Amino acid sequence: MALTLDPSKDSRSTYCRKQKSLGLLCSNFLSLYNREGVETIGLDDAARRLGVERRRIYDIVNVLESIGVLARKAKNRYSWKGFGAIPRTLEQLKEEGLKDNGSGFDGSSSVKGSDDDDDDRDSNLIDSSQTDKLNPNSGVNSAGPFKSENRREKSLGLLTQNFVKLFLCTNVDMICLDEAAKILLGDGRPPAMTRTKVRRLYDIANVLSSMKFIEKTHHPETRKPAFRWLGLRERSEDKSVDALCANESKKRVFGSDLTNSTIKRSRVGLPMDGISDEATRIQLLTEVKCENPENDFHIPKQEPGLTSSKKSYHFGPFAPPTIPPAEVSQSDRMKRVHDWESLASNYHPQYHNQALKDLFAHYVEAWKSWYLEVAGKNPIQLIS
DNA sequence: ACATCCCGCCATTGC
DNA sequence: GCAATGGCGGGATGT
Repeated sequence: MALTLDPSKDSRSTYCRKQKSLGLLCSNFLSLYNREGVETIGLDDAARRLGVERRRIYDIVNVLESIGVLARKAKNRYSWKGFGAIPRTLEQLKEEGLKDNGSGFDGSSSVKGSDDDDDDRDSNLIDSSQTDKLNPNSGVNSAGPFKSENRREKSLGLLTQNFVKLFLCTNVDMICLDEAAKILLGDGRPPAMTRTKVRRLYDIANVLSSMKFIEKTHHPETRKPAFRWLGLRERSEDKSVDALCANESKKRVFGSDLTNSTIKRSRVGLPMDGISDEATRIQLLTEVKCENPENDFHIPKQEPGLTSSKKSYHFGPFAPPTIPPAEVSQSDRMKRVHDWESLASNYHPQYHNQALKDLFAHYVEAWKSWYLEVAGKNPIQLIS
Protein backbone atom coordinates (compact mmCIF):
# COMPACT_ATOMS: atom_id res chain seq x y z
CA MET A 1 0.00 0.00 0.00
CA ALA A 2 1.36 3.32 -1.01
CA LEU A 3 2.16 5.30 2.03
CA THR A 4 -0.38 7.99 2.25
CA LEU A 5 0.18 10.56 4.86
CA ASP A 6 -3.15 12.12 5.24
CA PRO A 7 -2.98 14.63 8.04
CA SER A 8 -6.64 15.35 7.80
CA LYS A 9 -7.29 11.84 8.98
CA ASP A 10 -4.65 11.47 11.52
CA SER A 11 -5.80 12.83 14.79
CA ARG A 12 -2.55 12.41 16.65
CA SER A 13 -0.31 14.27 14.33
CA THR A 14 -2.23 17.11 12.87
CA TYR A 15 -0.60 19.36 10.45
CA CYS A 16 0.30 22.70 11.83
CA ARG A 17 1.52 25.27 9.46
CA LYS A 18 3.26 27.29 12.09
CA GLN A 19 5.56 24.51 12.95
CA LYS A 20 6.82 24.50 9.47
CA SER A 21 7.37 28.16 9.01
CA LEU A 22 10.55 29.51 7.64
CA GLY A 23 10.84 31.75 10.63
CA LEU A 24 10.84 28.87 13.02
CA LEU A 25 13.16 26.94 10.83
CA CYS A 26 15.47 29.89 10.82
CA SER A 27 15.39 30.05 14.59
CA ASN A 28 16.22 26.43 14.75
CA PHE A 29 18.92 26.80 12.21
CA LEU A 30 20.52 29.54 14.24
CA SER A 31 20.14 27.60 17.44
CA LEU A 32 21.98 24.84 15.80
CA TYR A 33 24.84 26.76 14.34
CA ASN A 34 25.20 29.92 16.30
CA ARG A 35 27.54 28.47 18.80
CA GLU A 36 31.18 28.32 19.42
CA GLY A 37 33.18 25.98 17.33
CA VAL A 38 30.95 26.14 14.32
CA GLU A 39 33.02 26.93 11.30
CA THR A 40 31.32 25.50 8.34
CA ILE A 41 27.87 24.30 7.65
CA GLY A 42 26.90 21.53 5.35
CA LEU A 43 23.54 21.84 3.75
CA ASP A 44 22.84 18.15 3.91
CA ASP A 45 23.70 18.11 7.53
CA ALA A 46 21.46 21.06 8.23
CA ALA A 47 18.57 19.56 6.37
CA ARG A 48 18.95 16.30 8.18
CA ARG A 49 19.30 17.77 11.60
CA LEU A 50 16.46 20.16 11.15
CA GLY A 51 14.29 17.57 9.58
CA VAL A 52 13.38 19.52 6.52
CA GLU A 53 13.80 19.24 2.84
CA ARG A 54 16.91 20.61 1.36
CA ARG A 55 14.94 23.14 -0.56
CA ARG A 56 14.01 24.96 2.63
CA ILE A 57 17.58 25.16 3.71
CA TYR A 58 18.38 27.03 0.55
CA ASP A 59 15.77 29.56 1.42
CA ILE A 60 17.20 30.30 4.79
CA VAL A 61 20.77 30.14 3.79
CA ASN A 62 20.16 32.57 1.00
CA VAL A 63 18.76 35.25 3.19
CA LEU A 64 21.27 34.67 5.93
CA GLU A 65 24.00 35.00 3.39
CA SER A 66 22.61 38.23 2.10
CA ILE A 67 22.81 39.63 5.58
CA GLY A 68 26.32 38.45 6.09
CA VAL A 69 25.73 35.71 8.60
CA LEU A 70 26.89 33.05 6.21
CA ALA A 71 29.17 32.93 3.25
CA ARG A 72 29.18 30.33 0.58
CA LYS A 73 32.34 28.35 0.59
CA ALA A 74 31.74 25.67 -1.91
CA LYS A 75 29.10 23.39 -3.16
CA ASN A 76 27.03 22.29 -0.28
CA ARG A 77 29.17 24.21 2.13
CA TYR A 78 28.83 27.52 3.85
CA SER A 79 30.98 29.17 6.41
CA TRP A 80 29.54 30.70 9.48
CA LYS A 81 30.34 34.38 9.81
CA GLY A 82 28.09 35.04 12.66
CA PHE A 83 26.01 37.92 13.82
CA GLY A 84 29.05 40.05 14.20
CA ALA A 85 29.16 40.36 10.46
CA ILE A 86 25.75 41.85 10.18
CA PRO A 87 26.45 45.46 11.10
CA ARG A 88 29.06 45.79 8.46
CA THR A 89 26.88 44.19 5.88
CA LEU A 90 24.09 46.54 6.69
CA GLU A 91 26.36 49.48 6.50
CA GLN A 92 27.52 48.44 3.11
CA LEU A 93 24.00 47.95 1.99
CA LYS A 94 23.07 51.34 3.19
CA GLU A 95 26.03 52.94 1.51
CA GLU A 96 25.23 51.20 -1.68
CA GLY A 97 21.61 52.03 -1.51
CA LEU A 98 22.30 55.67 -0.96
CA LYS A 99 24.93 55.82 -3.62
CA ASP A 100 23.29 54.34 -6.62
CA ASN A 101 19.88 55.45 -5.78
CA GLY A 102 19.39 58.45 -7.91
CA SER A 103 15.80 57.58 -8.50
CA GLY A 104 14.31 54.48 -7.20
CA PHE A 105 15.84 51.20 -6.38
CA ASP A 106 18.29 49.16 -8.17
CA GLY A 107 19.18 45.59 -7.82
CA SER A 108 22.89 45.68 -7.91
CA SER A 109 24.87 45.20 -4.86
CA SER A 110 28.31 44.14 -4.02
CA VAL A 111 28.05 43.47 -0.40
CA LYS A 112 30.08 40.53 0.60
CA GLY A 113 29.93 38.38 3.61
CA SER A 114 32.39 40.37 5.60
CA ASP A 115 36.04 40.85 6.07
CA ASP A 116 37.01 37.60 7.66
CA ASP A 117 40.13 35.69 7.17
CA ASP A 118 41.84 34.63 4.06
CA ASP A 119 39.21 32.39 2.72
CA ASP A 120 38.46 32.21 -0.90
CA ARG A 121 37.50 35.44 -2.45
CA ASP A 122 34.00 34.50 -3.00
CA SER A 123 32.60 33.86 -6.31
CA ASN A 124 29.45 34.01 -4.46
CA LEU A 125 26.62 36.27 -3.83
CA ILE A 126 26.06 39.51 -5.47
CA ASP A 127 28.60 40.00 -8.06
CA SER A 128 28.95 43.66 -8.75
CA SER A 129 29.84 43.00 -12.32
CA GLN A 130 26.31 42.66 -13.34
CA THR A 131 24.42 45.31 -15.10
CA ASP A 132 21.14 44.13 -13.87
CA LYS A 133 18.70 46.47 -12.31
CA LEU A 134 15.46 45.91 -10.69
CA ASN A 135 14.88 49.28 -12.05
CA PRO A 136 12.71 48.79 -15.09
CA ASN A 137 14.06 51.75 -16.96
CA SER A 138 17.50 50.35 -17.06
CA GLY A 139 16.90 49.21 -20.55
CA VAL A 140 17.07 45.47 -20.42
CA ASN A 141 13.67 44.08 -20.85
CA SER A 142 12.88 40.69 -19.58
CA ALA A 143 13.38 38.86 -22.82
CA GLY A 144 16.90 40.03 -23.22
CA PRO A 145 19.99 37.92 -23.68
CA PHE A 146 20.86 38.32 -20.04
CA LYS A 147 19.46 35.10 -18.85
CA SER A 148 21.54 34.44 -15.85
CA GLU A 149 21.51 38.00 -14.68
CA ASN A 150 17.84 37.85 -14.91
CA ARG A 151 17.78 34.88 -12.64
CA ARG A 152 20.22 36.47 -10.28
CA GLU A 153 18.21 39.59 -10.04
CA LYS A 154 15.27 37.62 -8.85
CA SER A 155 17.14 35.73 -6.22
CA LEU A 156 15.95 35.64 -2.70
CA GLY A 157 19.25 36.97 -1.47
CA LEU A 158 19.19 40.03 -3.61
CA LEU A 159 15.58 40.62 -2.84
CA THR A 160 16.42 40.48 0.82
CA GLN A 161 19.11 43.06 0.42
CA ASN A 162 16.86 45.34 -1.51
CA PHE A 163 14.14 44.94 1.01
CA VAL A 164 16.53 45.87 3.75
CA LYS A 165 17.81 48.79 1.77
CA LEU A 166 14.30 50.02 1.61
CA PHE A 167 14.47 50.60 5.31
CA LEU A 168 18.05 51.69 5.53
CA CYS A 169 17.97 54.17 2.72
CA THR A 170 14.59 55.74 2.84
CA ASN A 171 12.37 57.34 5.35
CA VAL A 172 9.94 54.52 5.46
CA ASP A 173 9.87 53.07 8.87
CA MET A 174 7.03 50.77 8.14
CA ILE A 175 5.89 49.23 4.94
CA CYS A 176 3.44 46.63 3.80
CA LEU A 177 4.75 43.94 1.58
CA ASP A 178 2.79 44.65 -1.52
CA GLU A 179 3.98 48.19 -1.43
CA ALA A 180 7.50 46.95 -1.04
CA ALA A 181 7.02 44.57 -3.91
CA LYS A 182 5.83 47.34 -6.14
CA ILE A 183 8.68 49.58 -5.25
CA LEU A 184 11.22 46.89 -5.80
CA LEU A 185 9.71 45.83 -9.06
CA GLY A 186 9.19 49.23 -10.45
CA ASP A 187 6.01 50.60 -11.80
CA GLY A 188 3.61 49.01 -14.14
CA ARG A 189 4.30 45.41 -13.43
CA PRO A 190 1.62 42.84 -13.96
CA PRO A 191 -0.26 41.90 -10.82
CA ALA A 192 0.88 38.33 -11.08
CA MET A 193 4.46 39.41 -10.87
CA THR A 194 3.72 41.49 -7.85
CA ARG A 195 2.02 38.60 -6.15
CA THR A 196 5.00 36.40 -6.70
CA LYS A 197 7.24 39.04 -5.27
CA VAL A 198 5.01 39.43 -2.29
CA ARG A 199 5.20 35.73 -1.63
CA ARG A 200 8.94 35.98 -1.57
CA LEU A 201 8.83 38.97 0.67
CA TYR A 202 6.75 37.01 3.11
CA ASP A 203 9.43 34.37 3.14
CA ILE A 204 12.06 36.96 3.79
CA ALA A 205 9.99 38.78 6.34
CA ASN A 206 9.61 35.56 8.23
CA VAL A 207 13.25 35.01 8.67
CA LEU A 208 14.01 38.64 9.34
CA SER A 209 11.27 38.65 11.92
CA SER A 210 12.63 35.62 13.61
CA MET A 211 15.89 37.45 13.92
CA LYS A 212 14.10 40.52 15.17
CA PHE A 213 15.24 42.75 12.42
CA ILE A 214 11.74 43.61 11.55
CA GLU A 215 8.49 43.34 13.34
CA LYS A 216 5.01 42.92 12.11
CA THR A 217 2.51 45.60 12.90
CA HIS A 218 -0.38 47.33 11.36
CA HIS A 219 -0.40 50.61 9.62
CA PRO A 220 -1.91 53.19 11.97
CA GLU A 221 -4.44 54.51 9.51
CA THR A 222 -4.88 51.85 6.90
CA ARG A 223 -4.75 49.13 9.47
CA LYS A 224 -3.08 47.09 6.83
CA PRO A 225 -0.47 44.63 7.97
CA ALA A 226 2.97 46.05 7.63
CA PHE A 227 6.48 45.50 8.78
CA ARG A 228 8.53 47.85 10.84
CA TRP A 229 12.28 47.97 10.83
CA LEU A 230 13.90 47.25 14.14
CA GLY A 231 17.34 46.61 12.86
CA LEU A 232 20.18 46.89 15.25
CA ARG A 233 18.79 49.70 17.17
CA GLU A 234 18.37 49.93 20.86
CA ARG A 235 15.43 48.06 22.18
CA SER A 236 15.01 49.46 25.60
CA GLU A 237 12.14 51.68 26.60
CA ASP A 238 8.79 50.62 25.31
CA LYS A 239 10.27 47.67 23.57
CA SER A 240 11.50 45.61 26.37
CA VAL A 241 12.34 42.08 25.66
CA ASP A 242 9.48 41.14 27.86
CA ALA A 243 7.14 42.82 25.51
CA LEU A 244 8.77 41.24 22.55
CA CYS A 245 8.49 37.90 24.16
CA ALA A 246 4.92 38.24 25.13
CA ASN A 247 4.22 39.18 21.62
CA GLU A 248 6.32 36.43 20.27
CA SER A 249 4.77 33.74 22.30
CA LYS A 250 1.44 34.31 20.78
CA LYS A 251 2.72 33.88 17.31
CA ARG A 252 5.76 31.97 16.20
CA VAL A 253 7.30 30.05 18.98
CA PHE A 254 11.00 30.00 18.99
CA GLY A 255 12.74 26.81 19.76
CA SER A 256 9.80 24.69 20.67
CA ASP A 257 11.10 21.98 18.50
CA LEU A 258 14.36 21.77 16.76
CA THR A 259 13.18 19.60 14.00
CA ASN A 260 10.32 20.97 12.11
CA SER A 261 7.90 18.14 12.14
CA THR A 262 7.63 16.00 9.11
CA ILE A 263 3.93 15.88 8.75
CA LYS A 264 3.14 17.24 5.39
CA ARG A 265 0.18 19.17 4.41
CA SER A 266 -2.05 17.51 1.93
CA ARG A 267 -2.40 18.46 -1.62
CA VAL A 268 -5.86 18.56 -3.01
CA GLY A 269 -6.94 19.36 -6.46
CA LEU A 270 -9.00 22.48 -6.31
CA PRO A 271 -10.03 24.95 -8.97
CA MET A 272 -8.02 28.09 -9.05
CA ASP A 273 -9.61 31.35 -8.21
CA GLY A 274 -9.27 34.24 -10.47
CA ILE A 275 -6.65 36.84 -10.29
CA SER A 276 -7.58 39.97 -8.52
CA ASP A 277 -5.36 42.72 -7.50
CA GLU A 278 -5.38 46.35 -6.66
CA ALA A 279 -3.56 48.38 -9.18
CA THR A 280 -3.10 51.23 -6.89
CA ARG A 281 0.02 52.96 -7.88
CA ILE A 282 1.89 53.76 -4.84
CA GLN A 283 3.89 56.84 -5.33
CA LEU A 284 6.17 55.96 -2.64
CA LEU A 285 7.88 58.30 -0.40
CA THR A 286 11.14 57.00 -1.56
CA GLU A 287 12.94 60.15 -1.00
CA VAL A 288 16.45 59.21 -0.37
CA LYS A 289 17.42 59.91 3.10
CA CYS A 290 20.92 60.79 3.91
CA GLU A 291 20.77 61.23 7.59
CA ASN A 292 17.87 59.82 9.37
CA PRO A 293 18.68 58.91 12.91
CA GLU A 294 15.61 56.79 13.09
CA ASN A 295 17.01 54.28 10.71
CA ASP A 296 20.54 54.49 11.77
CA PHE A 297 22.44 51.70 13.22
CA HIS A 298 25.61 51.96 15.09
CA ILE A 299 28.67 50.14 14.17
CA PRO A 300 32.27 50.58 14.92
CA LYS A 301 33.89 52.73 12.32
CA GLN A 302 37.29 51.21 12.35
CA GLU A 303 38.14 47.88 13.80
CA PRO A 304 35.77 45.21 12.64
CA GLY A 305 36.04 43.19 15.74
CA LEU A 306 35.67 45.94 18.26
CA THR A 307 32.61 47.78 19.18
CA SER A 308 33.06 51.20 20.57
CA SER A 309 29.86 52.93 19.74
CA LYS A 310 27.79 54.47 22.45
CA LYS A 311 24.71 52.60 21.64
CA SER A 312 25.12 48.97 21.13
CA TYR A 313 22.92 46.72 19.15
CA HIS A 314 20.93 43.69 19.93
CA PHE A 315 20.70 40.57 17.97
CA GLY A 316 17.42 39.22 18.99
CA PRO A 317 17.24 35.85 20.58
CA PHE A 318 20.33 34.54 18.91
CA ALA A 319 23.12 36.85 19.82
CA PRO A 320 26.30 34.91 19.87
CA PRO A 321 27.90 34.32 23.19
CA THR A 322 31.15 35.33 21.64
CA ILE A 323 30.10 38.66 20.33
CA PRO A 324 32.41 41.42 21.42
CA PRO A 325 31.09 43.37 24.33
CA ALA A 326 29.68 46.75 23.63
CA GLU A 327 29.91 49.79 25.74
CA VAL A 328 26.66 50.50 27.43
CA SER A 329 25.49 53.04 29.87
CA GLN A 330 25.10 51.90 33.38
CA SER A 331 21.37 52.21 33.63
CA ASP A 332 20.89 50.71 30.26
CA ARG A 333 23.03 47.85 31.20
CA MET A 334 20.95 47.07 34.18
CA LYS A 335 17.76 47.34 32.31
CA ARG A 336 18.81 44.99 29.64
CA VAL A 337 20.21 42.50 31.98
CA HIS A 338 16.90 42.60 33.62
CA ASP A 339 15.20 42.11 30.31
CA TRP A 340 17.15 39.07 29.48
CA GLU A 341 16.81 37.66 32.88
CA SER A 342 13.10 37.82 32.55
CA LEU A 343 13.36 36.41 29.12
CA ALA A 344 14.98 33.38 30.56
CA SER A 345 12.44 32.95 33.25
CA ASN A 346 9.29 34.03 31.49
CA TYR A 347 9.92 32.57 28.19
CA HIS A 348 10.87 29.05 28.77
CA PRO A 349 10.09 26.77 25.89
CA GLN A 350 8.71 23.40 26.72
CA TYR A 351 11.03 20.85 25.34
CA HIS A 352 10.01 17.34 24.86
CA ASN A 353 13.27 15.59 25.04
CA GLN A 354 16.55 15.72 26.78
CA ALA A 355 18.54 16.90 23.82
CA LEU A 356 16.37 19.92 23.42
CA LYS A 357 16.45 20.64 27.09
CA ASP A 358 20.17 20.55 26.97
CA LEU A 359 20.25 22.82 24.04
CA PHE A 360 18.07 25.33 25.75
CA ALA A 361 20.14 25.13 28.86
CA HIS A 362 23.13 25.81 26.73
CA TYR A 363 21.55 28.97 25.46
CA VAL A 364 20.51 30.18 28.81
CA GLU A 365 24.09 29.82 29.86
CA ALA A 366 25.33 31.48 26.76
CA TRP A 367 23.05 34.40 27.39
CA LYS A 368 24.14 34.79 30.89
CA SER A 369 27.76 34.81 30.05
CA TRP A 370 27.24 37.12 27.17
CA TYR A 371 25.44 39.60 29.26
CA LEU A 372 27.95 39.35 31.98
CA GLU A 373 30.44 40.35 29.40
CA VAL A 374 28.33 43.15 28.14
CA ALA A 375 27.66 44.37 31.58
CA GLY A 376 31.33 44.43 32.28
CA LYS A 377 32.53 43.54 35.69
CA ASN A 378 29.29 44.43 37.30
CA PRO A 379 27.41 41.48 38.56
CA ILE A 380 23.89 41.04 37.40
CA GLN A 381 21.41 42.76 39.56
CA LEU A 382 17.78 42.40 39.16
CA ILE A 383 15.70 45.48 39.17
CA SER A 384 12.36 45.20 40.72
C1' DA B 1 -12.62 37.02 2.42
C1' DC B 2 -8.22 38.00 2.60
C1' DA B 3 -3.56 37.51 4.48
C1' DT B 4 0.00 34.34 4.86
C1' DC B 5 3.32 31.27 3.00
C1' DC B 6 4.39 25.96 2.73
C1' DC B 7 5.45 22.71 -0.66
C1' DG B 8 7.49 20.67 -4.30
C1' DC B 9 7.69 20.93 -9.49
C1' DC B 10 10.93 21.76 -12.65
C1' DA B 11 14.23 25.14 -14.95
C1' DT B 12 19.06 26.47 -14.26
C1' DT B 13 23.53 26.08 -12.99
C1' DG B 14 27.64 23.61 -11.64
C1' DC B 15 30.60 19.99 -12.12
C1' DG C 1 24.55 13.34 -17.53
C1' DC C 2 23.61 13.98 -12.88
C1' DA C 3 23.47 16.64 -8.73
C1' DA C 4 23.02 21.06 -6.56
C1' DT C 5 20.41 25.31 -6.63
C1' DG C 6 16.59 27.96 -6.34
C1' DG C 7 12.50 30.52 -9.01
C1' DC C 8 7.93 30.13 -8.88
C1' DG C 9 3.03 29.83 -8.07
C1' DG C 10 -0.80 26.54 -6.63
C1' DG C 11 -3.42 26.06 -3.10
C1' DA C 12 -3.69 25.00 2.05
C1' DT C 13 -3.92 27.35 6.42
C1' DG C 14 -4.47 31.22 9.53
C1' DT C 15 -7.19 35.25 11.09
